[in-house]
Amino acid sequence: MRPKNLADIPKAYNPKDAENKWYKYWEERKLYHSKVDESKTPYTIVIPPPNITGILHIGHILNNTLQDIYIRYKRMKGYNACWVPGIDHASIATEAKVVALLKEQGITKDSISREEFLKHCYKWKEKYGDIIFQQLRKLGVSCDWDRERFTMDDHYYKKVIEAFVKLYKEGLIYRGYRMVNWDPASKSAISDEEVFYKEFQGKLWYFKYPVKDSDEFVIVATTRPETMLGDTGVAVHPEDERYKHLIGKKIILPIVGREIPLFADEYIDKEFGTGAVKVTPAHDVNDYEMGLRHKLEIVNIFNEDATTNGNVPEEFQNIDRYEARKKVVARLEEMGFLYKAEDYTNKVGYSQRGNVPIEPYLSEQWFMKMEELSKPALQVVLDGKIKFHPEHWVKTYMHWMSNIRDWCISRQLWWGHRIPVWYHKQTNEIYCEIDPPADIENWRQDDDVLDTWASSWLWAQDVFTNERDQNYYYPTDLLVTAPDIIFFWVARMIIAGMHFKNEIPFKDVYFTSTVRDMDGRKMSKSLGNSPDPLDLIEEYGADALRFAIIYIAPLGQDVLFSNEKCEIGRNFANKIWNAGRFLLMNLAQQQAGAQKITFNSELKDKHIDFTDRWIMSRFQLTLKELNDAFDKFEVNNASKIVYSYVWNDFCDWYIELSKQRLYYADEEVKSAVLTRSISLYEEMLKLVHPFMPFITEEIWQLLDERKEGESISTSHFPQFNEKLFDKDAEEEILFVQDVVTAIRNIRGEMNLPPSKQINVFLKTNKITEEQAKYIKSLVRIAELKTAPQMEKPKASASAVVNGCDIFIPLEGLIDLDIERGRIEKEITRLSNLLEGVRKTLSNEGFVAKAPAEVLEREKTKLTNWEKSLLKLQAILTDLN
RNA sequence: GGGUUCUUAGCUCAGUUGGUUAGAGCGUCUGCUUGACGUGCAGAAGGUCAUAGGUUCGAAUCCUAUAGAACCCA
Repeated sequence: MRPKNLADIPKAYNPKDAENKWYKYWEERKLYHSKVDESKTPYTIVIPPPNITGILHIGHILNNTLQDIYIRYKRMKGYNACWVPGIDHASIATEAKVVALLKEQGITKDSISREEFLKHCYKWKEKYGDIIFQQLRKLGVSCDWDRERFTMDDHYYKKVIEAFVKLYKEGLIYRGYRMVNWDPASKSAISDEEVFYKEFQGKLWYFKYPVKDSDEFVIVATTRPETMLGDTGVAVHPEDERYKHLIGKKIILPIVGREIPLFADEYIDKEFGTGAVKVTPAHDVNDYEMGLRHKLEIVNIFNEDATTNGNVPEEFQNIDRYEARKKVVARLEEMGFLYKAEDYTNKVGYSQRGNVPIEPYLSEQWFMKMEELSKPALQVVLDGKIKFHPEHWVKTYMHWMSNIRDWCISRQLWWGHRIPVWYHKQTNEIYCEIDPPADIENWRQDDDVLDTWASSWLWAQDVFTNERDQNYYYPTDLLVTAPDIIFFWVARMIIAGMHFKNEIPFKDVYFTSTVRDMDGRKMSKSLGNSPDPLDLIEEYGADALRFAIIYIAPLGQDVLFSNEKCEIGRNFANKIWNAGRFLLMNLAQQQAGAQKITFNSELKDKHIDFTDRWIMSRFQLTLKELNDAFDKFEVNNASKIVYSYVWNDFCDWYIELSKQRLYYADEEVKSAVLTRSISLYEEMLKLVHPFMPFITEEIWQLLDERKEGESISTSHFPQFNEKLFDKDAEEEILFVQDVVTAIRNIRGEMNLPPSKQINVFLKTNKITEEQAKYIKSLVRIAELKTAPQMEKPKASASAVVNGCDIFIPLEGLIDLDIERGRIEKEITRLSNLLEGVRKTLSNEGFVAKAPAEVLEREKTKLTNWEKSLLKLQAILTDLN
């Protein structure tokens, strides 16, 4: 695996080769297969099962990267990490796709049997069911592929049916003739949660309804004129003076000619429209309720596909609801019953699946009683037994759970878990069991299937197919999901967990950001603003995509994504790559004439100076912050912690500092420094690994000869060691950094390219020889003179850092105006700061009440800044 | 109509229980073929923390109101 000549490592990281090679390596060796092992603590995640109709989109990338980060992190931490993948049969969505597919072949669903249709569905599943997982492999996900599940697997199917039977017997599932949200496209009921509302510029029509045996008219307002064909009453408010005298009279319904009552009901809003409301009990939820209260006739005027049926006058029969609307309005106008029409914005309920307006529709459906079921599920979240991240979702959850309504769980579809209820052909007796009745010929099974969510609500608890696994892995640890399915799925999984197992299904729920484009629009196929993640992986690499999306996704807020954002990840990968390349090139024959430095693990802890102690201290601090961030589910922050350590601490400073010794020290020190750097680098790679699995594996394998089957992904995550915190070293480096930055600043402002040789004088008594050595090497200067006392050389640029005067003699090079400008600017800055501190310290309240520590800090600032200011003023005087 | 969240640099966002000189990435400007990296290095500019009050010795942070934005539910 390891190339013979380490100097041949390419200048830029090539993701494609590494990704294919290492995914194959991991999968073939089943590195991520988890088995019950009582000596280890399990860490379990079940994947939110993607639909078999879906394709990979950017939301999947975010969601699965997060899960992979946690599973890889925990695995390296020594947990028995188990990530169960699986797919969802997606009843209504799949059925719609299959119906469409058959239609292309000239086959209608009605023309084939249920069994035949299901065969087509399974064919679909075989063909498309695995696509997302093939795509997710490209992302590097470390799922346990031996545990892949499907919501229609025998084991799982049976569990879904069992749950239904149990709830039925407990009286928590009932059948009822109710008004439901009807999707006329799929000709099925859907749940309240599957309805979304679209604003719609429509009209509010006013119709004159004649009062029987009178010359009077009652004017009613409606947004849905076609439903008047099913009107069976007109309602007014009992206190409405305009209509009081008409209550109890009959209305002759125009077009239809039906006599319908005019009655009073408190529900009516006197202010809306004319205060008189047409009532269509079969086609409006509120009207239905009123219909029940006033025993109105119920006239259903629609077929299942929302075309008009035989209950309307012949000329209006068998036309679409919108067609019917036009015809009704035209006819009423003709007949002189149209009073007026005004523009009106209303919200129309749409089916999330069919994307067509839903129809309130009366039908026989199965419902689940939710009130009692929801209570324990609400409690465990309020008690913090299940934690939401970010926490504010608890409020949304609480609100929904406290206002929960019964759940319509039957769907008039074939693809899914068929309701385990049989009706006796003669007696209509109901039989609800897991197994069909023995005398099956006398029974007829309910045709409907269950809402998909009434199967996936068992996902967390029933992906484990034997008791041993179940006991070991369940309850699971983490659920990562998009917040838009908090009700559909998360809440119901908790309900199921509490009801069937009396246990929480997971401990932590991480709600991901919603991915939007740069204009804040949701990614969608119809807008064409949704990039294909596979293209992104192709262009930038999987690690780059993973890292970028985590890096830009703020906790609890939407993330604005564009393709170019992947550059963050790609550049970071390249940085890591080149830091590794630098170290390996030193191991190899560097350049002509240069010496090869030997790796010697015995020297790893020898010749340690303050720069080494500093980076080790920084590493421990980073490790601590990283662990904390992961514990708090601040993944975005975690990525920034790692990024900053790698780039700023390790690459910008430590590697640059190490060059001094790698190039100029004696052989043994060189060897010690390189060995230690490689070891530090290797530990650093482990911190990066959960975010960027491929590149870290690739380099880790290059760093040393590895055994067959070894992988960074199964190596041990660094152990936090507080003893390596080193305050002194941190301070020493800070001084070096400040001085170096000040010198570079002067170089920059004075336009002195690195090629221009300069000397630097430091007036200080605090600097060590070692510090001076590194400063000299980092700013490439000819001579560095340090002394506690010295005269400022003539014509020099200056700066004051931490009580240390920096002089750079620039005879003939200095532009006095620029230098004066620099110093004056610094004086102004310090003066402003000083003014603030003086104000604070002269505030009696502050001095009396502020904590001693804060007070002390302010005093120190005062003395330090005063000293610096004096020095700068002297420098300025000297310049003038 | 109810609920949730947000408003900090040109853009996208950090900023932990109020207390270092309010930070990062991208973008901008200047310089750089420095023996890992131009997918890079060095330096710089840029913010009265939406507005108005209040609490406090002290507010980007807590409270109230106002304005604006987004999402969810009805």
